Amino acid sequence: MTAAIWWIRRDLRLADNPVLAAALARADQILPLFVLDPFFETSTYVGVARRAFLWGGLNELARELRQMGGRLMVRRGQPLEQLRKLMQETGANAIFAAADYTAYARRRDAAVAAFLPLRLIESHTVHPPGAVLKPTGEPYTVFTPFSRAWKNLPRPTPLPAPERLLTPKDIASEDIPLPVASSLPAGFPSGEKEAARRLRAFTEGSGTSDGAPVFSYGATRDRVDVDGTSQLSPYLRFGMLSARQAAAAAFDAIDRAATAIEHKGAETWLNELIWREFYYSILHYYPHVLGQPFRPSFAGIRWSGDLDAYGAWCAGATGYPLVDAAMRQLVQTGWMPNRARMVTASFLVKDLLVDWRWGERFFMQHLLDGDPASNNGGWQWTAGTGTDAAPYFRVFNPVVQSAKFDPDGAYIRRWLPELAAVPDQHIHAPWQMPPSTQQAVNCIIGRHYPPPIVDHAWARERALAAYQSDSGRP
DNA sequence: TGAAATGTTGGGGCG
DNA sequence: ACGCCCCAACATTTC
Repeated sequence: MTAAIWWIRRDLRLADNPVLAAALARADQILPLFVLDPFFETSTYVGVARRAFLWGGLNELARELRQMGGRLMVRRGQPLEQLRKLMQETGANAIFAAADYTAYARRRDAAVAAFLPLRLIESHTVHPPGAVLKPTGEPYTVFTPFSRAWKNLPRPTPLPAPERLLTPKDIASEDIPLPVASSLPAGFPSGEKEAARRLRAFTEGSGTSDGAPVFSYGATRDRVDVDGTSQLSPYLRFGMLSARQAAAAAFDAIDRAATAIEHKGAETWLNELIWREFYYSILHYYPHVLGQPFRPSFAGIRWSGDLDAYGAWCAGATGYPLVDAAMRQLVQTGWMPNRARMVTASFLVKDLLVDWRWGERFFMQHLLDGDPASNNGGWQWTAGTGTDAAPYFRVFNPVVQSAKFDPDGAYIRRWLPELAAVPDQHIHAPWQMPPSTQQAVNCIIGRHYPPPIVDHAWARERALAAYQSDSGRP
C-alpha cells in the first residue's frame, strides 16, 4: 500500500481537482491534510468572516470525504514540521499541493520542498502563469492582448470527482475548527455543493422561465440594486469552485446564447474570469505589486495620511450614500459587487487621497473572496498605479455613479436604513435636502446622517494636482 | 470598467 | 425675411 498526502490550502473541492487526481494516480491511500498555519491565524490580512467561511468549507469537505471512505486530517503548527511528522507516522512518501503565488506561499512551499517530496500542481487558474505569454516569452502587462492569447489556448474540460478515496485508519487529527456562528457570513453558505448549485443557477438558470442570469450579465452586472453578478468569487477564492469549472460553464453559455445580447453577457463574464487570471500572472511575474505600485513613477504620491477620513470610509460614514451603503454591505456581509468596489476604492484614493494600500488591506480583512492577486490588481487599477490601469485623471463622481447604478436608491436604502424615507430626488445627495424635508423624513443631516466628508469637486482637483505634481508628470 | 470643460450645431423666439 | 441670441443636444477635448 502506498499513501500520499493531499495538502489542502485553498482547494476545498473533490471535483475537477488536479492535485487530488495526481495524488490518486500515485498512491492507493490519500491523507487529506489541512495545516492550521499560525501565520494565517495571526495575519492582519485575514478577517473573522473569511476565516469562518474557510472553516465552514473545511467542515463541508470533511463530510464529503467521509461519505467516500476518506477522512480530513487537521494539524496545527508550522507546515514543514507537521508534514514531516505525518509522513513519519504514516509512511506516506509524497505530498501533493496546488501551486500558489503570493510571497508567503512561495517561501513556505520552497521551504517544504527543500526537505520533503512536495509536488506542486497548477490548480487555481485555467491557464497558469507562464502559459499565457507574448511570442517573445515576456508576460503581458495589458489585459486585451492577454485575453486574446488566453482565448487561443484550449478550452478547459473539468475532471469528475473521484468515486472513492481511502484514508489510512487511526491517524490522529485535531478537531476541525468550527466557525463561530456570529461571524458566519449569512449570504454565502460555504462548501463545494453550494458553489456548484450557484454556478448552475447563474449559468443555466434556476428552472423558471427566466433565462440564465449570465445572459443578462452585460446589462446588469454594474447595477448595485440588482444581483447581476455571479457572486461566485468567495467560492473561487477557496477552490470550492475551480476556475476551469467556471470557465467551462462560461464557454457553454456562449455556445447556447440565442441572441447577440446573451452572447455578449456570457462573453463579458468570461472576460471577468480572465481578469482574474491576468492578475495571477501579474502577481507571479511582478511580485513587487504587493506593497509597491506596479509603475514606479507613482511611488512618490503624497497621500493625505488622514486617519479620520480613513476611519469614516471604513465605517460607512462619509456622507456619500452609495459609498457608505457599499462599505456597510462589505462589513456586514463580506462581499460587495464589483461596481461598488470601484466606487468606494476611487473615493478613498482620489477623494480622500488615502494610500490605496490602506484600502487594499481593509478589503482583504473583510472580503470573503479576499485574494491577494485580484484585490491588489483592482486597487492598483483604481489608483492608476497598476498595469493597464485606469488613467490617473479618471475620478469617479460618487453622486453620478449612484444615479447611474442605483437609480431608485434601493441599494442605498437597503444598507442605510436612516435614509429609507429620503425622497428619490435627494437620495444620492441627501445634504441638498431642504431643512423642512429633513424634518419631514426624520433624517437631519449632521444628526441622523453625516454631511459629506469632502466636497467632491474640490477633492477631484486636489487629487489631480497631487497625482500631477508627485508622479513626475508634465 | 469617467467626468467636466469646451466646442459645435441647429431650432426657435424675437426684434 | 433676416440676423441675432439662447440653449439644448450632441461631439470633442482635457484632466
